[in-house]
Amino acid sequence: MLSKKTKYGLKALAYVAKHKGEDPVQIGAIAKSENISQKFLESIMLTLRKAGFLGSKKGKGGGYYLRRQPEEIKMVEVMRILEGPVSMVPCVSLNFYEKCDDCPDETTCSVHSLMVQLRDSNLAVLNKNTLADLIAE
Amino acid sequence: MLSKKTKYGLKALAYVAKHKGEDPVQIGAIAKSENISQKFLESIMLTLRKAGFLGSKKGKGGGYYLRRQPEEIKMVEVMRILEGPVSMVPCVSLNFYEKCDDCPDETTCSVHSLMVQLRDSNLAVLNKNTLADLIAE
DNA sequence: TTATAATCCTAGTATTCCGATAGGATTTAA
DNA sequence: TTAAATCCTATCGGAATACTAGGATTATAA
Repeated sequence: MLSKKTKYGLKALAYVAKHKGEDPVQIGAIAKSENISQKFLESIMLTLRKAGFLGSKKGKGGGYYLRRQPEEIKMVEVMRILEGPVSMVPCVSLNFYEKCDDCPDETTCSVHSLMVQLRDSNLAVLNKNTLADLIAE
Repeated sequence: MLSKKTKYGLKALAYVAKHKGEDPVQIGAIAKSENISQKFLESIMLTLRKAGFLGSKKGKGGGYYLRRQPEEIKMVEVMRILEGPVSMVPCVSLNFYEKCDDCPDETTCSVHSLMVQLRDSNLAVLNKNTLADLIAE
């Protein structure tokens, strides 16, 4: 399941992207428009800013704006920041590799190949889609 | 992340499939071979039996055996039983559909299309792979 | 300069889910 | 009748998730 954090984060990014070129958008406006708890959204926006997707302006009239072009923000980047690894098991993760604690040997693990296939098919989708695709429809 | 339940269940199915044609295999043997807590595995085997993948024989000399050919057990079936929906959000699930509580309208949801693509790419992999593929390598 | 409006930041909390365990009841082979 | 196996329900601790609280900081504008 997709976490609420990720879902809200994607919706918020889409909202900001839709208002590109205008004044910065406030958390309150996003929260209201997308039915998200404002306080929860605050922490998500902070994560997205620290990851470099968003910039912010403090004080009255402040808010958030995109720091990169929507076409250049791949979904795989956003998912890795918000949701974590693309892989379903750590031992096939490209960016978050870890040994599985129950597996003595990856080469003899019966689920390994299936997990690689799932990872790659998801990567294909997440590499192809950008923030621009999210707001296209 | 893949739950331990699913991972263990897949490994156990693979183990049983490898011993097809022999005497039924015991939970204890699987648990030992695959580094799984025996009591935890018990409940997983029960689930797999109730779902129709496995049959069991009680009492001394008992154990579990496959009720269907490995080539006919699609991974998508097993995943749906053990892990739940293939989709990452309920509103794009084919077998577990539910409305998302934060979405007034699916057609205007910015993440909807991405979720459909992820679902379909995963379905393709899970439909193609069977239990036979798990033990092939 | 002062009120207001916004982000920033840390900490805490309630709830849910996961992984595992406990303790037997039941069934069957030898 | 004994041992070995599955069957079944209940429970529990810990981790993660989804939020909440409460202010600190910063910038605008009257």
